[in-house]
Amino acid sequence: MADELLSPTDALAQLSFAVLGMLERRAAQHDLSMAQVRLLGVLRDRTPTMNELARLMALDKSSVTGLVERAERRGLVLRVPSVTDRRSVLVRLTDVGSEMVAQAARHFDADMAGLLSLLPVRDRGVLTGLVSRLLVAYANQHGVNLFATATEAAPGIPASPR
Amino acid sequence: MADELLSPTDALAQLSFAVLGMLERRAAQHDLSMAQVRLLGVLRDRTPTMNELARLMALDKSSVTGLVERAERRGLVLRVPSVTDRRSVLVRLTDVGSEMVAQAARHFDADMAGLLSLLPVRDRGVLTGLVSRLLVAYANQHGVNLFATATEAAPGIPASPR
DNA sequence: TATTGTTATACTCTATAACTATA
DNA sequence: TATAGTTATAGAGTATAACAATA
Repeated sequence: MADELLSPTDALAQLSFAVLGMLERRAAQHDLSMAQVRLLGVLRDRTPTMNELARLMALDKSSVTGLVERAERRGLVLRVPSVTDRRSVLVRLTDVGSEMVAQAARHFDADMAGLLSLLPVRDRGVLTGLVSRLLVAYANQHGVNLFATATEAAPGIPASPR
Repeated sequence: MADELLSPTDALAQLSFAVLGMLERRAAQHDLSMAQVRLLGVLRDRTPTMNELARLMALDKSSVTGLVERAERRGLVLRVPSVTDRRSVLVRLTDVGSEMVAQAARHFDADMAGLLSLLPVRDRGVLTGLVSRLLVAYANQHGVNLFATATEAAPGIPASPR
């Protein structure tokens, strides 16, 4: 019974690298960067202005201009002029973009199920339950609301300063 | 008892974003990018050649040239000509780089402890124990050995294709 | 005047391809 | 010939600062 266990820090860090590595590989299969995945994820259930998008993704608005521009060039999103404020532009998924993010989400979901299947059945719910409670407590502490979907997350990630 | 729980996928994904977000913020405090943190982490207990470094970080050797060049310019690493093969160059941490990665690791360790402290004491060990076992199983399945230290990890991350 | 979005510019990070020096 | 490393080049992603259009 070689009970070699990792330190709490290593356990959490390495799990996180493994999980996001899987997400990144799924994204790469669709020729998407993590930044593009985040963009599409945020747009899954919103049609924000460029400004709101920048806030949601915790990026500068000039960064979002480029991100949306590249996604638009690929036919994944559309810019729609706002009718209520002629300065504003709404961004929304195209059907193609919508299908791509849905498909990537299904694949990633299978990845996570496969990962959890490495644990005995009785432990899987325990793990995800504890993680859920941890995240709820974290969200409460930070006045942040949890995101409905996985690929949408990442507002937690400050998008690499310098 | 509002037992709102996340789906397994969301729980794992959001935990991962939160954890790596914390690591990224700590790195930013030292004016380090995640790529630089990975570099310093790998060099914590090695003095590889440029070629070995590229393999360890799963990057092209030309990418490593730039990464090391910027780190060297900041005094964090040193290039040392190999004495056994005049084509090769060894890369090692300077004292400054060594101290920086140690300090960042201590801070990140505190972050993880703080995160876990949101759970009842009795649950903390359960969570990290389950994660450890999950990672051990994952590593066995992939013929990968686990990394000794958190900041070293990331070979799992394919370093953004495209 | 203030806000929205874009543009100009600069830097990091990554890759591919071509090159030099050494083996 | 083969390998180690660098350079040239290109593109994504990020930021700051300055700008035009609109509010």
